[in-house]
Amino acid sequence: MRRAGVAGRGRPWMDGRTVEERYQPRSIEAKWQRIWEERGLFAPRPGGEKFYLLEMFPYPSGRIHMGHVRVYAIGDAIGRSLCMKGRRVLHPMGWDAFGLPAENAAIQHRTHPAQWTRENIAYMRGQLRRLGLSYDWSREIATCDPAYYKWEQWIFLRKLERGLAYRSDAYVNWCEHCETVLANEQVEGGLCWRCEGPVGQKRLSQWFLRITAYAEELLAGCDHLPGWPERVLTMQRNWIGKSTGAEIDFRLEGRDGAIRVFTTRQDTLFGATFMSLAPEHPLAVELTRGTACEAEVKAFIDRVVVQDKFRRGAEDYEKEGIFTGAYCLNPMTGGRMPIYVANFVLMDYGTGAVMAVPAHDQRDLDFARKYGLPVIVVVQPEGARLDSPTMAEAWTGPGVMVNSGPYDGMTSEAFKRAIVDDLERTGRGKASVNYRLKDWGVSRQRYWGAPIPVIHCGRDGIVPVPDGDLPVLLPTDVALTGHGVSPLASLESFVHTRCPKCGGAARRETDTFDTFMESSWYFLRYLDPHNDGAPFDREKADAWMPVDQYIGGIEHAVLHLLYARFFTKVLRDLGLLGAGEPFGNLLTQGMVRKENPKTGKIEKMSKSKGNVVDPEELIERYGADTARLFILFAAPPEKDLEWSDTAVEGAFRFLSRVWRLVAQTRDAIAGVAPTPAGSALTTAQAALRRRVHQTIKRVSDDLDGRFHFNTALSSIMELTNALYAYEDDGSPASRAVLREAIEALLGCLHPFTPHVTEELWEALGHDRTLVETAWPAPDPSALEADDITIVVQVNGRLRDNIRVPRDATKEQVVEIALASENVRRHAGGAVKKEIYVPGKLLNLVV
RNA sequence: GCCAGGGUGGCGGAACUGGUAGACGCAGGAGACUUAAAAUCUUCCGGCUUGACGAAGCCGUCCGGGUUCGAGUCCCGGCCCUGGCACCA
Repeated sequence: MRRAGVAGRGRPWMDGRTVEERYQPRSIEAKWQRIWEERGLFAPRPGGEKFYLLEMFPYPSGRIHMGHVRVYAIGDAIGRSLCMKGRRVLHPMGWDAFGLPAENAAIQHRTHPAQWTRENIAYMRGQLRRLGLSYDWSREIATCDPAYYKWEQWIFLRKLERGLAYRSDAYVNWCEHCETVLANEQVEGGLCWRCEGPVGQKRLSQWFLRITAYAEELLAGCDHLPGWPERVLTMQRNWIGKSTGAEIDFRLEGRDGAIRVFTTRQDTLFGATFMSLAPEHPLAVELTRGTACEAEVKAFIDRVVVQDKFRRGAEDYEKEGIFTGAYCLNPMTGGRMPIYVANFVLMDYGTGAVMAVPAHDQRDLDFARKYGLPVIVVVQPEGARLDSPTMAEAWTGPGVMVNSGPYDGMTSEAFKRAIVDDLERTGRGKASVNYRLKDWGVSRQRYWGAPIPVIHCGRDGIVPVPDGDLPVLLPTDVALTGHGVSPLASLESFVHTRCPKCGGAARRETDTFDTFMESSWYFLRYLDPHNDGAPFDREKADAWMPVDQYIGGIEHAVLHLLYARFFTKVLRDLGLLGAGEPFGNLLTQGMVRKENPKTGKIEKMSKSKGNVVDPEELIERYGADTARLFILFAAPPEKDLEWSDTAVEGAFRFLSRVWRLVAQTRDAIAGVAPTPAGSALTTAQAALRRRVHQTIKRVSDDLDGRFHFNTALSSIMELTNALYAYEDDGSPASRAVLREAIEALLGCLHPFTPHVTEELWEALGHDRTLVETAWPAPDPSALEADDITIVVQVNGRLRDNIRVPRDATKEQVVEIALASENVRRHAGGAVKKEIYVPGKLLNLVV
């Protein structure tokens, strides 16, 4: 038992009380978690406007980390405040359960990925419940559940029917020693993470989704997502990378055929002096077949192709190439252009062939100087003369055409259009649009993923698994060794099947889907999670979509968010829903970072880096409310947060302060109505009331779209400080002000620290939970004071603060300002100009 | 390398639209209460200079320039840090 101490002195409502209760979160939190759940408060409540609130679902890696606490505390603060504002909130949770770590853990710990995943889900679900998050658990899904991936397979088959899925060769990382495919993450500095052997590239036939068919719509959609952060839209636009230019054919010399290039600089065509091919370009091999160059070129290609992913793009990567011995012809000049294979030309972009214009492209210029190739200036910049033999820097800007036959003297901008007409007329090229975006390779040579539902038949080729046979179940009896191409390929019982068309013996596809497939439509499955006749019901989808607020890490700015947009558009075109965009508003939360013990650098917290902080200990020791308060108070959500262990204590201290405040005030305000508006108030009462309503307004604004929880919380702390400083005179007016203040404090704080506020709310005599109580409303008449402070500057430097009546005119403000001794001292008598920002600032220029 | 973002006290951060830089909190100092400690309460807390002790002045938001009556905020050029780069999710 403790004495209240000095806290009560001079404050009649605290006098002599013994405070028996100390803030002890453990029992309180369990109690309220139980009550919320028993009353089913987090299923969408009838009435009110719909609000679909969604945070990116977690990968069940084992235990939650601080990044999870952050994103789910953010979502919960938004969700609870919306509930209080009367919205019909849908707030589901599930598990992104397929993925590589389960397989690694299985190999390492001799467990099964399914078991490992199930155990992790069970554990993490418990952790999320202990955080007191407002989820509707009846909608929980796990993507490794056949009831989920059945519909993913179904969606894939619809794409296959529409030509949106196709097969093509692609390279994967290949460790010769382990004889296995490696993810990029499993390659460290070009070496295998297990055996540290060299990693090469292996060509495999794989499945692709034709996301490029939606490139234009995905790009255009970026202009109609006002609720997304501009920086995410910028990254998506750049990722799609639309460029307009021309396709031009360069005839081969001495044989049939041509090399097609895409260029945005068709205006420099007269200056194209050689051709660069990607090593993967089919002509690279074909042109040298049977020639003296064959062996050398093949060796070069083999070397580059095997290395490319890791070497290309590396800082010290030397640009190099090799001559094929063949030539093509410049369509305008007829000049002979030697054809090179160059390591910096990418097969994925454009046509895999680049017309090289050394005078107007730096890379081409470096290459030309290195291999002694001609440089011809065709665009002369204004006010300078480029000299082909000596120039060291390529000119990439606009100018006037030279060395371009009949087009000399034209501006390069005008010529860009003119040459396209010329090329089209003569059939040597045409206007063209190119995207940097590539089709999405979805085949993985992994076990722990959704099987790709196709069958390879010797007679009928690729045959889709009939809808009635879905799902293609992932077998459980597979041996994971970390060796071999696809784990499923070694499982005879899985591989051998019958062709659905001819009934003959056939083989199943043994690759599984990229796990981004699951996360591209899970937000739709939440709307109808138990449907076994369709992925989801259209009516339900139309009732809830789009997601009103999506929250997740900035690291997903491009891939996941773009894939989800793509899926939504495809499903819309399949007639499965009306919405064409999945997420109306997006909040990208910054990362929680910490020093990586291996590198000593401050990096994103991740298990693979070994720099995670386990929130469990924090919750054990201080409770979920403190953990949530701490992480929300530490920084605004979109900013990165560098972890420090020190400040948690302060968050707990604040909640204890609130606890004591209510415990000590409770009797004084018991049975009092919180309605001081009509009464005549003293200055101190009016000041507290003003503070209360300013706080409500501030917190409401910060929660509504701005999401600056840290400043919302700081204003709640200021209100708490004001309440501690307030001296109650025991009058009915004072008690009403006090009651109103305490209730507003608890209401404003509830979205952030729900358990402690519920407990205190109940202690004030309320039967209804705070979640079901209306959000406090600011009273505009209580917000303004009679006097305001004006900042007085002289020549932009602060010289004084003055108090003036709220409705003072500029002349009055200047008069009062000049009465200030300090202002007079600096201004002298010679004020040249008065700049007055009404209600804020006066700057006297002398 | 390419794309995107960030840099403010000892620390996390605040300053929302170009208008008082450092709210709120952490850490720290001093004091009250206590036999003592913890807890709690009061108070100080960017640097420098002056001070008749009320205060006043100068410098200060990564660095260098610029625009403006006024710049943490806008513009130009650097440096450093972080995320993503298509098989971690």
